[in-house]
Amino acid sequence: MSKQKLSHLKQSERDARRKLILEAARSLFSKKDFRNVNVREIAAEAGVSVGTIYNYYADLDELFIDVFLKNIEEITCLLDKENSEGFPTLEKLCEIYITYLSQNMTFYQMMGHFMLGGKLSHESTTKLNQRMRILMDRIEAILRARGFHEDARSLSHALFSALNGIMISYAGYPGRNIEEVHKYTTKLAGIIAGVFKAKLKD
Amino acid sequence: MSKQKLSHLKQSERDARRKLILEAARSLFSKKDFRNVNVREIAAEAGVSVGTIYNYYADLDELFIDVFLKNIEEITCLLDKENSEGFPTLEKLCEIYITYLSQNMTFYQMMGHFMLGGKLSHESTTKLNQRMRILMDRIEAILRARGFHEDARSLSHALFSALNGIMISYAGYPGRNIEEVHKYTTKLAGIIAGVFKAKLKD
Amino acid sequence: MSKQKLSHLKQSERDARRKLILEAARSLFSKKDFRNVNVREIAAEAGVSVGTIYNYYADLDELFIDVFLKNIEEITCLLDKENSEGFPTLEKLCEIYITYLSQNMTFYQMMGHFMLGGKLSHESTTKLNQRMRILMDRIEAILRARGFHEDARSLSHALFSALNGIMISYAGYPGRNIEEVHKYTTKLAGIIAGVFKAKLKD
Amino acid sequence: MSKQKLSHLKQSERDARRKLILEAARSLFSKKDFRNVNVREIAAEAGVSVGTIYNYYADLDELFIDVFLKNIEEITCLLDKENSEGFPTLEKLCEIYITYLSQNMTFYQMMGHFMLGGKLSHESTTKLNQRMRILMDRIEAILRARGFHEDARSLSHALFSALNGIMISYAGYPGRNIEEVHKYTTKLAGIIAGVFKAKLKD
DNA sequence: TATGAATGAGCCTTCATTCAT
DNA sequence: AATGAATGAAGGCTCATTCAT
Repeated sequence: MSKQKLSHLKQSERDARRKLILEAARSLFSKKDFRNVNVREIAAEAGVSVGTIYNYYADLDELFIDVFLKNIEEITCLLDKENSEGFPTLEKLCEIYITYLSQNMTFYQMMGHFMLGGKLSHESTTKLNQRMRILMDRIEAILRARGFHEDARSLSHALFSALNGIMISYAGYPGRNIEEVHKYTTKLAGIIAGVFKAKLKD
Repeated sequence: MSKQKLSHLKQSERDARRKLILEAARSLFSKKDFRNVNVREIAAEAGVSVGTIYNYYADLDELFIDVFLKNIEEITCLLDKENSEGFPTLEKLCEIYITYLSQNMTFYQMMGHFMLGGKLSHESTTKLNQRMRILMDRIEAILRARGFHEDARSLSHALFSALNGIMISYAGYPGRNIEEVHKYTTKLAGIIAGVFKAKLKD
Repeated sequence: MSKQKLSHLKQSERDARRKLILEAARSLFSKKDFRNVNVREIAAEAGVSVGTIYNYYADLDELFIDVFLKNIEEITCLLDKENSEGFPTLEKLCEIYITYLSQNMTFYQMMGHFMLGGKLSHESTTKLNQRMRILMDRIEAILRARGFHEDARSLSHALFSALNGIMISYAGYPGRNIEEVHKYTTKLAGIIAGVFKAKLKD
Repeated sequence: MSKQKLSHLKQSERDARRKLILEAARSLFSKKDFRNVNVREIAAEAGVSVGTIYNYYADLDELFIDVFLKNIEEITCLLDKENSEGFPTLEKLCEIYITYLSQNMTFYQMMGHFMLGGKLSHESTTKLNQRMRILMDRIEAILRARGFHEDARSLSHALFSALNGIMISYAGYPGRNIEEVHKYTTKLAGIIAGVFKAKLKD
């Protein structure tokens, strides 16, 4: 076997391992607030030792960011799939996004964490910005397809953050159950979609 | 002096003390992320002992909630003042709110904290809901004054959460300075105001 | 009781507690290499909790330095007692010092630790220099009393470090037992005393 | 090729590898305190894997000892060269030794490490004693050449340890720069040389 | 023999909360 | 009611050593 192949194999093994840890973390985060998850739990969930986590991630923050990036990618992917079948309506877009967030609370939890106090390395910042831009490209594409041409980028940002805000403000609303919450956040998302659409007819 | 008066005095003293602690916490939170503030710092800032904090608050979360409630009240108050001089335009409303958030990061930081993982006592939940409802009354009043009659309550929620989302998603955007951020969040708030207004003309 | 007295009491209590921890550490160090002692052991030995250690010392290094300073003080004290009864001969001085070191291995172990890699805070450095100077004053006084007048300070340093060197180089000599070691280090100290005395007769 | 030759070749290869690792470690130690160097750094510096280190050394301590032994040999060698051109004066001897230590801090750092807490295998102890004895032979030879006949061995030990002590006590003196330190340690070494010489004239 | 990922015990330190005074 | 020292569980991270390939 050539050295190149070997190193390629090793690299893919490494990637697999990293993914294993990443998915273990994501799995845990779906069960409990990521701020209350510790290295030992992640290691146990991944079936590796604590030390191994640090062979793949410099520190926990780096892992958390990877989870965040993974979420961004997934949403991007989701929209890509949708877009390939003809661009969705605004309502559909909002619904897709809200549904994704409902099933991935970590995403907007981390949004709060990293966008506010969290210290990001320069590298992480760069990666984050890059992936975020790609996601925004998709949203912008949909808006353009729906007829929004003027300042479509800012509109994308506004829509994106409005939907995040809905989840953060109402997804954990004390005293309501999951179903009620999902129904209401979806309704609010619909309202947002509605007002955006109204803009078109100006 | 009657017993009643005495107890009244004591109660007001107690309130004053509680307020002292509350304001000390708020003062600290304006300087640093509330997640990195600890009891000792708050006690020091308030000029009381750590133990005293626990004489007025069952635990730190209760204090944090009090800060949160205080913020809600302040915004409510801000809107009351504005409303008393004739209801503001949507643009103005959004600007007021965004500006307040810009100067009180803790508010949307705590939104993320409590609305997501934070455990709230039943009492706190009740209080929170009550105050939130009052704030929503004000926003709803403005929307109604601007001609939004259909499902004005949900519209208020949608607007409110959209603005929160703008701050959470962009207020700490890595790699941008405070001024740029404020300019952009204000712009996005303006867009939100714009789309909401468009809805009217449908 | 006056407030002053109270605060005085409290301060002395604090000092007592600090001393308790200090002595617990010293006790442990007499049994095993200080580099292998951890906070939990010290806490257990002192009969306090781990957290308490940190109420009295910013970190372990600060505690270690305190032990080191305590040693310097003890030696100073030892020499003071000796000097008060008429200055000892060089032989006696060397013997006293070597004997002290034999019973306080930590001292020259820490000499190696702090004088070489150890990071000292500015405050610690200051304290250390000050105490060291006082110790050197005593040694210098003895040398002067014995007739060494020319550059007595440097001679003190030379003598002091020579004796340290004897302990470091031979006190743990592999393959020898404690008694043999003590006998030999004492002999070497005697030699050092002898050559220093010879200098006088030049 | 005979089997013997082959095994000889292999042995010399093995020696070369061991030397490679040894020199890598020494190179690192000249840049930073050996107590803060870890296996991975050494492996990287040597251009081999971590596992390879353990193919040549049972554990890190064994490698450290090898470095120590190498230092002893170097000093021995240095003195041999000097002695071959006629035995140096005591002053010269002290200067040579102090200068060597100044450039090889690891030596007296390890002196502290191994002579005190470090666990040495029987084999290491044997080797160490043997090399140390050879070094002492050289020092003793110089002392004898300078006229010290009585108990020249112990005098050698005393001189050797005194010089070590100077370095340990003053080479890292907090608050002084390298040049000042070297000047002062050299001065102290001169004093030691001076008092030893005085002994002769008794 | 060389490799280097995996291991996991062990370390220092933090901090919300308690409780004797 | 006020105090603040004491508590100790919990957490992130390191690193010498092993071992399957």
